[in-house]
Amino acid sequence: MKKKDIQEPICAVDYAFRRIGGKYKGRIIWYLYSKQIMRYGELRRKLTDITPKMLTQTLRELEDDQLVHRKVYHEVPPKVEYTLTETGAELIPFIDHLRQWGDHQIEKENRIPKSC
Amino acid sequence: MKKKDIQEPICAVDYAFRRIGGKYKGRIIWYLYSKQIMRYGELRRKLTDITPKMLTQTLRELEDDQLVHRKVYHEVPPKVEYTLTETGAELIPFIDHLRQWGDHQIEKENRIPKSC
DNA sequence: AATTATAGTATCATTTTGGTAATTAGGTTA
DNA sequence: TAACCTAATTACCAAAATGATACTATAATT
Repeated sequence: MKKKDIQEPICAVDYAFRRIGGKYKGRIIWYLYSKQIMRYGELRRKLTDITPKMLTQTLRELEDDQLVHRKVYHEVPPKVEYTLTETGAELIPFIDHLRQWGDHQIEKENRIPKSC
Repeated sequence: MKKKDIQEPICAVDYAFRRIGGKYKGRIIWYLYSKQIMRYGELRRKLTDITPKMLTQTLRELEDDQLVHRKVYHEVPPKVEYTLTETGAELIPFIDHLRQWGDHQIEKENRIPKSC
């Protein structure tokens, strides 16, 4: 994600979408909010459709963007805990809003919403 | 965007991000809300960083998802107007929320926010 | 007959995302 | 003491998405 770092965002909406617009970012932030602390493997089991490569990459982006904090325990086997930063937590109301809209739409389509 | 159509969304957050998570979708929806009606060329001039291919593709996705309505006038030169659907308009509060968060963050970084 | 205007396509290049196997290193087991 | 286990990643190659640029269509206008 070179360009994301280099290129100036066009406006606030563009800026916000760059920071949380990835395929998995919303869910990761939501899960971290629900559980407070999650280890790498826990996130991986939760995001059943993500590959380890993408999980690591996405977590790094969130960390670089200071939405997520990464705490490494220097143990073997490795232990790494992820938590939301204060800035990341500020996004919760809006993700929750989006989640409710999603549930509402899924119901409109006569399908059964699955909880996040 | 084949997989988007085929694969079941994991949960409401995933569902919502699939529907509005594209690189330009938020801004397009926001602009359509601000101006009510916009023609293709008007959108293209507003989204200075989009290519015609991506603009068409994104508008088609938004149309397929019933967030945007497309009205064709059979004239020469062509005239096509885009407007928000009711469902699309439901997303405005949340995009506005996101926009405010973005402005706030940009200010935190001591940069000048550009209006959308 | 060439020019203009608008909303796109077509084609090819680049970037991003995805899948799977390999790595690391200290502790436990055989 | 050597093979084995665990958890968090990296390495490598394939597929998909995005991007840049040129081209198209058509009626009215110059």
